[in-house]
Amino acid sequence: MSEDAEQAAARPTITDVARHAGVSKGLVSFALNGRPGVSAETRARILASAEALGWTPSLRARSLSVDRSYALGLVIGRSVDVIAADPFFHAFIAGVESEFSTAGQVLVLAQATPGREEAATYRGLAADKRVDGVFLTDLRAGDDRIALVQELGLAAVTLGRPDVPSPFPSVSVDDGSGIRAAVEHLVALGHRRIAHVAGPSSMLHGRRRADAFVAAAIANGVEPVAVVETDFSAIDGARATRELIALGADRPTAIVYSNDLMALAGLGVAQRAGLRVPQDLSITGFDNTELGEHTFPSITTVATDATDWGARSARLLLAAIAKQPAENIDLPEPRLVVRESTATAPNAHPRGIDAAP
Amino acid sequence: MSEDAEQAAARPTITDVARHAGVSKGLVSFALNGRPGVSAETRARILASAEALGWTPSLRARSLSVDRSYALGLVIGRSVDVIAADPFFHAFIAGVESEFSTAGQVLVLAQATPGREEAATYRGLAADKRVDGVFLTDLRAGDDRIALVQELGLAAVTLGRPDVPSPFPSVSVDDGSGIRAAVEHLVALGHRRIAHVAGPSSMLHGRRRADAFVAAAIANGVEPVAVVETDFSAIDGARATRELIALGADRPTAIVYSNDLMALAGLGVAQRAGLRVPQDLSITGFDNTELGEHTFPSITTVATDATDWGARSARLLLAAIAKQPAENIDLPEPRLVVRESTATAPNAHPRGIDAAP
DNA sequence: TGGTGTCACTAAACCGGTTTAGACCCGCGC
DNA sequence: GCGCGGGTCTAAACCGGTTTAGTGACACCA
Repeated sequence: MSEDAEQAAARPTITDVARHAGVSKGLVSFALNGRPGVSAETRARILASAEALGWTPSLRARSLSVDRSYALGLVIGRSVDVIAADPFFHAFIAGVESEFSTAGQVLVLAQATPGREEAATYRGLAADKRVDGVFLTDLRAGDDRIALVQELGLAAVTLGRPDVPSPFPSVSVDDGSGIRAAVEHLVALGHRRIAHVAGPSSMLHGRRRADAFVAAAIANGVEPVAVVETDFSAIDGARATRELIALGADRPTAIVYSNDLMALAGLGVAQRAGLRVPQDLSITGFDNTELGEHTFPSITTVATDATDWGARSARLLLAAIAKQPAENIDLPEPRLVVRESTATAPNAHPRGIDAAP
Repeated sequence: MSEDAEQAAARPTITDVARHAGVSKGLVSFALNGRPGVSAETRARILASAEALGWTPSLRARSLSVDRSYALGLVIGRSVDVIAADPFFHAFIAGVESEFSTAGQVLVLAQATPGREEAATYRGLAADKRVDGVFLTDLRAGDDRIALVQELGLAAVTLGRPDVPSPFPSVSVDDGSGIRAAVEHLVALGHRRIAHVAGPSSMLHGRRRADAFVAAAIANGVEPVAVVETDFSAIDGARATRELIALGADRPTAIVYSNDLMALAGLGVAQRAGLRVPQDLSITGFDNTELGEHTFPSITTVATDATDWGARSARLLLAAIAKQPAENIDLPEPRLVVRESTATAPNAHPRGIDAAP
């Protein structure tokens, strides 16, 4: 049974096409790649032969001779838990793939695991020439991956502009403007005591959002009560929220979170502490997670178009690999999605946690 | 600048090693692959030469001659939105990768996108021989991917046992027992009117959980109030919950959800309707999402070890590719994680939505 | 008439491995 | 002393493309 005697005539090679068309192997290659030096009628005959035989190129053979992989890599360095609830990657990957379907490319996903550190993962991809280029996401302060990838001879695109010299083009979104919009929204609602639950300062977008928060607060004449750093996880978002609530009379009336996951965890903490959201405490998130639309209250958040980000990045990376001039790209500003978790600030300074009006 | 004059002596090939060791190319291949027919001292000399020259095999050349990709594929067919908040894939992939780090394999991730349907995606991977095998996740009723993948000549592993004849080994977890545990937990708490918010019946695990729910309810002598089918998304989970609450006096006192995402959305709906969870309504989820631990109330859920699932699947698939006998694997039963969203059933039959005790 | 250049095309090398066919040498048994 | 078998090794074919060097025909020009 398993020996179907699949006489399915092994797939035709370029040699078969050459024989069928009555020309040499090399000429077939020229014709199929649309290169000059082939007469019109011969070219037509060769294409017809290829068509008739149902020829498709062998990626492996081509790969070996032209020294390209036709694959792009994405290395995920973050821990599984943190990434798990992050909708960004899915949407980003969807965008990347939308470009691949027409380009014959493929995405190689590599995750740094215990026993195989991040740098080793990049080295492995490069040593085996598994990919032609990589996406550098979640840029860190003084990110050493940039030098590493350059040393390894890989092409790359960075998501956001790095803070170190980089030979790679970037695709950036001004997430700072999203944070600014959130702060302005809160200020317009009368909030004067606003805090920020930030991502790790070692990550550029975490830091950038925190900086934008402070700048926006000052620009709007309100006091940034506190900026609490986290690792972007739900548990750390919960911890940060507890710290802010524990400030008692000094606690903020609004908290701007650096992502939705922490905002949702913070919502839980606030409710558990007896605070009503948004009457006692307003909160905003970042990412526009699907779930944030269905909680009670639903979450005011900042939405970026990660799918578009992925598509643009893929196009740019492919262009860079093809040695075409590649210019940095700035994506449209993210937009604030106002929902139920933000409301007019409580009249007086809040007192204790259970302070009734 | 970009012309670093990288005289980095092009990486050594097997021919260089042969010359250095003073033997033929073929013998080097034999020695490096540990095959018989090479004398001990010659083998040692060849290995020493390879070591001295820093030789590493060219994956592409090897790929071409042995007709293998050294890559495994995962095709994601679900829509981006649904998958976005599903932690399963991340953990699963992490498990897969943990096996790869030692096996020199790589994971190719392909997403069906508009303009490139699922079947076309598999065909593309097979036509280009991008992968040696694929993981078949999210099995559907009468899943045609099994015949397709077989026809394409790819190896495969299915996650769970398909309901159609399959030549592929499977790795399964008895999620039914997880649902059963949830039902028994609720019954023990005095619940007699329990409903289920199910996944799509077209997906085997959605259907399996629903069947297990009904069976467990009957086995425990309680009435399965309703089984509402959804597409696993938060918005559909919210819709299903609204329907159940709208039953009024007949509404369930507990809802078993087929995943955490819907349970969390359902929690939002219940709270919005003025129901207290768990006093008025108990809910359980499935997946043990990180966030479910930090909401208020935290979610009682069923935890499976997706990382282990990924690792086992990868090992099994690699074994199948190596033509080793591959037997179906059954993973340990998932466990119920009891948190705050489940409690003793309300005394009387609940009346209206705002019915006070 | 012969030299030069262009065009269309062939033959063969090449990418870097694996694998097969066969050569050579050795010891053994008869 | 010869045939045979087994172990070690070489040469070359092979995987399926790309790319280079070179050939022959022909037109053009001096």
